[in-house]
Amino acid sequence: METGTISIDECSGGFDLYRTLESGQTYLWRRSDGEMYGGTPASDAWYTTVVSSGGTGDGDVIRVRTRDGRLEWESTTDAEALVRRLLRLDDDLEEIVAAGPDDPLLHEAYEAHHGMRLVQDPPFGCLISFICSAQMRVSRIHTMVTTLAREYGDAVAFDGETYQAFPTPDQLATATEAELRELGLGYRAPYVVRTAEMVANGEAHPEAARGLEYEDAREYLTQFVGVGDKVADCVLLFSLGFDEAVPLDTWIKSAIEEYYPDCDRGSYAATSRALRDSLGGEYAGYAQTYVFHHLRTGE
DNA sequence: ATAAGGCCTAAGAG
DNA sequence: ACTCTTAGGCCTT
Repeated sequence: METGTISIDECSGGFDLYRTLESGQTYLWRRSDGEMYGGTPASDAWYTTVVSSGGTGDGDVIRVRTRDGRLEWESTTDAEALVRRLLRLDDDLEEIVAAGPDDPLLHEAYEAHHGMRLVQDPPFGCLISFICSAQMRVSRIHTMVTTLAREYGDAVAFDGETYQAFPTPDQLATATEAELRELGLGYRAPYVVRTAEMVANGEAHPEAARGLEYEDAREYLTQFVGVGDKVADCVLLFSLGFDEAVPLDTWIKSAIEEYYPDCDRGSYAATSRALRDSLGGEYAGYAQTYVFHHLRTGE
């Protein structure tokens, strides 16, 4: 086992592990002391994920927790750089907040959820997670993703326990619609199967959107089955580094009605563009995530 | 390009 | 206990 610690003091703008991983951005981590989204974790609880080793062999297990102002990690590999990337610890959050617009709702959200960062999920797992997210509560999305990992992913041993990796495209493409309906995915079942097949057979890959202009990248992702504008924006924001992406979900739409009525331009693209400008452009997605979480939790 | 209707189902509200 | 509604939309027509 390899271990290490990262000083949270050195993370500009702070870092809150709980807020980052339980804010509905990622569904690829599990908490050691029970179900997520049901209250704050125990102070010594670990969050664990399994990432592809990038080649042959099993994936790497990574677990993290915060203790005494430091982020502790334990892993099957030297994971510091990976942890920094997945949790975006090198983002200058203070600068991002300062660069945002002088907006009362945004100030309130930044204040209430200090230290929440964007995540950077692996693209395929993120894509499937948000296909599952349609009309679904965060706790159920997490259950569905956990079930997919259990049924189709590799088991990886670490420190006397077994963890389930999220399935590869090839693995998930072996699933049938009937199986996934049986597992509770409902009408999303065929979407997941067909998208996994598209990635597995090389027809398209979410990673390929990375090099495109923002709106072209969103258009590219919508070719996957079960992916509309909103899900595409989530993948761009939470996985592919498009910090300007602003997913228009039900919470943000209600925020537009109440706080940004001028941004309602009819179509998704035009409204998204207007809200992106109102939220500061380059890091609009960061602002969106704070506003979304602020409204959803009512905190 | 935009507008309705249908869709799975667990879990909370009434 | 039982019904009704809702949940970070998408696909087809």
